[in-house]
Amino acid sequence: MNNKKIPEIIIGRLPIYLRALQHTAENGIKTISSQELGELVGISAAQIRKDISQFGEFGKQGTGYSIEFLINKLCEILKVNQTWDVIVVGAGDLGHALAHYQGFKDRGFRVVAIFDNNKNKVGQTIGSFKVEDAAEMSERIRSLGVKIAVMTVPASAAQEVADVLVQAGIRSILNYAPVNVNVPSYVKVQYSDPATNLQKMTYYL
Amino acid sequence: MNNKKIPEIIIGRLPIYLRALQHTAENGIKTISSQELGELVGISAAQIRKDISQFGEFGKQGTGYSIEFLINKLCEILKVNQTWDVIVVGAGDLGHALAHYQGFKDRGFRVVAIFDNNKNKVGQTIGSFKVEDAAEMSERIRSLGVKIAVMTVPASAAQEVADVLVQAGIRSILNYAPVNVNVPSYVKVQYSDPATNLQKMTYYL
DNA sequence: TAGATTGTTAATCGATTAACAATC
DNA sequence: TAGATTGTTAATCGATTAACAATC
Repeated sequence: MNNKKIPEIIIGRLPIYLRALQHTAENGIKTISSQELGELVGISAAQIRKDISQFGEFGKQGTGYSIEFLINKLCEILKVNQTWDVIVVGAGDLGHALAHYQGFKDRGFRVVAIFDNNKNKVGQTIGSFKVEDAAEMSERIRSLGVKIAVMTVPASAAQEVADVLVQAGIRSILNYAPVNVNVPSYVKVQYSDPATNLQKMTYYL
Repeated sequence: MNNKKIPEIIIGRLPIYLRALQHTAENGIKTISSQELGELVGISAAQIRKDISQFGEFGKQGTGYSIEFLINKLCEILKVNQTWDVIVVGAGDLGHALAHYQGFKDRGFRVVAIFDNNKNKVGQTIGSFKVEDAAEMSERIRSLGVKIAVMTVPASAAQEVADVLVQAGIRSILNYAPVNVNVPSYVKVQYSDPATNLQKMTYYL
């Protein structure tokens, strides 16, 4: 592995590769070429080889990549060869759904708590969780040592909530609220507002 | 407006600008400079001016942009100055949440139906919807004339569902399933798998 | 060995930024 | 008018692709 800074655009493609590889591994296939992986994910073979080669020489000429080996390497690079605790903030429908979400398991994540500031929701049971009071969120984040949060709060609350999260030690935020939030540069935010995602496609209709 | 093809990366930023402008408009502010808008969305002023200028000369030197005028133009460009019907495929927790989602209203979208292939779910009531049988989905898409679908189905079903959607006339797919789907080039897909979104951030932890 | 495919270099392509004349 | 800010050009920066020697 070299030491130069890896562009964010490359890091963003690695989970896509990983997902396709894990899917392929389930079918008992052992090796894959950059060409084949490229067809699965819709990315050129050259780009896949270049992306992967940023982290080491993981392939074999004439053969391609060992799927199991590459999965392990990608998990290691992305730090998902461990399970990260995640909190959900906002116990609306979307918060409920994400707290229940079965797809986090086996991908490196586990929801450990869900918070809301609505006193009527606090104490309600959601699957195996009890909705906790947002007033206690900061303390809970610290004591649990959580670094990752999913925000499903109204736009009007998002910045305030983000400030509390960052202050309490959260370093990655998956934001479903329809608003940009300002956070320090050491905190990463991924935006996933459903309406914005749809609006990216209507231009082409 | 010129006629050359607008890069997809620019189209993808327009909904972000629009969202920030609509938010700003609610506070009664009338004009905004590229500098100010840039601070709201975390994008350079030069880039914002260049993006907007692809579509016309919407600003005024010395003053900036009329917020109301720019909102109208962006809505027109993105074709969200109308309401698009949307179907949801997959009546799991996430499908439920998106069918109920209040954030589509006023952003150009309206969910009109939700489908599932599980006979136990078909007929169940979700808010104002009854879950419909996926077997009838194709016919319903055609008769409703829907062009946009949200997929919240298991990875194993996603390709098959996408094929049916495309065949029935869907041209934009918001895909929450953790898998890439192959569709013709005239169909747009936005990927929004929660676990993949989180995995884009763990590298930095 | 012959065929296949990697890792990497150089070339190309595209996106972002800086700078400033035009002008409100 | 003076100050502010656009729209646009040219320069810079970064990402993608093509090509191929190395080698499994």
